[in-house]
Amino acid sequence: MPRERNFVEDEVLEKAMYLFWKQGYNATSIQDIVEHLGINRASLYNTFGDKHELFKKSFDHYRNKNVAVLKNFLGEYSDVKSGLKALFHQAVIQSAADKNQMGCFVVNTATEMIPGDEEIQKILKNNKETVERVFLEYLEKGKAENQFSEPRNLKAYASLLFTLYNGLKVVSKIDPAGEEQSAAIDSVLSLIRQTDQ
Amino acid sequence: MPRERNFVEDEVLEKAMYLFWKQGYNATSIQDIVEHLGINRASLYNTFGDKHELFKKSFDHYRNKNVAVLKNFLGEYSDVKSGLKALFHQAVIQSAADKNQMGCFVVNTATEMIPGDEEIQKILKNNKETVERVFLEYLEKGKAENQFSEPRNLKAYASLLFTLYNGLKVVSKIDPAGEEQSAAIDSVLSLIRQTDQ
DNA sequence: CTAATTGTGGAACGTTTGTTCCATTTGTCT
DNA sequence: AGACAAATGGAACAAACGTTCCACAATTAG
Repeated sequence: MPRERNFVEDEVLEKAMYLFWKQGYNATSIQDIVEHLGINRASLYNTFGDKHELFKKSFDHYRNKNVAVLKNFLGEYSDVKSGLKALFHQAVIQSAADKNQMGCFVVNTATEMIPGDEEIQKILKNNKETVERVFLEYLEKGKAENQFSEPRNLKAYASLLFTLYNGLKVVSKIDPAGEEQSAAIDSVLSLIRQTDQ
Repeated sequence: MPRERNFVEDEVLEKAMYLFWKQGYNATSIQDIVEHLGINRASLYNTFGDKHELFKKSFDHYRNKNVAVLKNFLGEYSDVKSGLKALFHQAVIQSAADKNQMGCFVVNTATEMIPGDEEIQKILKNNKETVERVFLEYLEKGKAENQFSEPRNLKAYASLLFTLYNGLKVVSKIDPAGEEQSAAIDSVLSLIRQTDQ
């Protein structure tokens, strides 16, 4: 009965996400979005609601995708220390290669939208807990397999990894080269070790 | 000869800084500034130039102040590990007490203004180098006094401290309570130690 | 073919944006 | 007192903002 849509919802979401990621919420105008997405103004509002709702949807899109990628990535490394090392070094390499210096959408959103947007803050807090839980469960698995004896406080260490990741994504915007970052990561990972006594 | 000013330049800069810090560059309008600063529109433009120049000036104001505070703070602790511990724990306590969840002006600015504002990026890079140098010189002093033997790569460790600080300021916005943050800091500082062999 | 329904194009809305302008006020110097 | 200079108050500007509206196009069911 109805006329068919001229666009694919996920594609539009992906492109909107890219704009918000690169420019931030406030610096991205509806005009920007309409131009870069090739979607009509009215269709945009019909399908996704207003600007804030579109942002939320594209943010969720990114977040869900990334958590899945993270789990898959770590899942391929049975050795915890190797897995984390690969993860963080890849993040550094990725940042250095990112010519647009977009950083991390989650980090950018946290600093821009808090304070003021409690809805987004809830999503961000939820994301923090999710990622930290992924780290924690990964660490617990390694510990159970006697891969390491230190650190003891796995929850705190998972939190440290999350904090470190956020820091990396800020610093990589300021200075994409980041030559000392790899050494910095290694020293944090050196805390994962077998105490032979 | 001329009429006297109705405001004190530094006070206005301080208030503008507060607004930009709390809300970010794009979300802060000239209207906002005029209302909260009690300064006239024309006077604002006469004294500080346009919005971007005002931002730069208030950002520099913050940055210079903070570097001085940092140096003074560390200067009061002859023991490097104690000094860094006090510094980072104070940052955590401060973040938890910050009801406005404003985070760090430098971090907020980095994620909002990069990419797109090369002028600000230069200032941010300069700030990074300055702060890392403060950390490095502080570490070198401790090392020279044989306060510790590890870590060996002081430059990388100074970089890690800077990255950690940035991460803390992001995470504290998402979750101001941050109960694991203290333990996370302690584990990073545990890398500063005397290897007895 | 007709009716019904949804997407589309683009004009239009009222606000808010950053910035400028000018008449007026306030002060200092001769 | 008079002349000059700078700061002030507030109106005014064009441009950009997010959002809404409506006539029209496209598609399917009866």
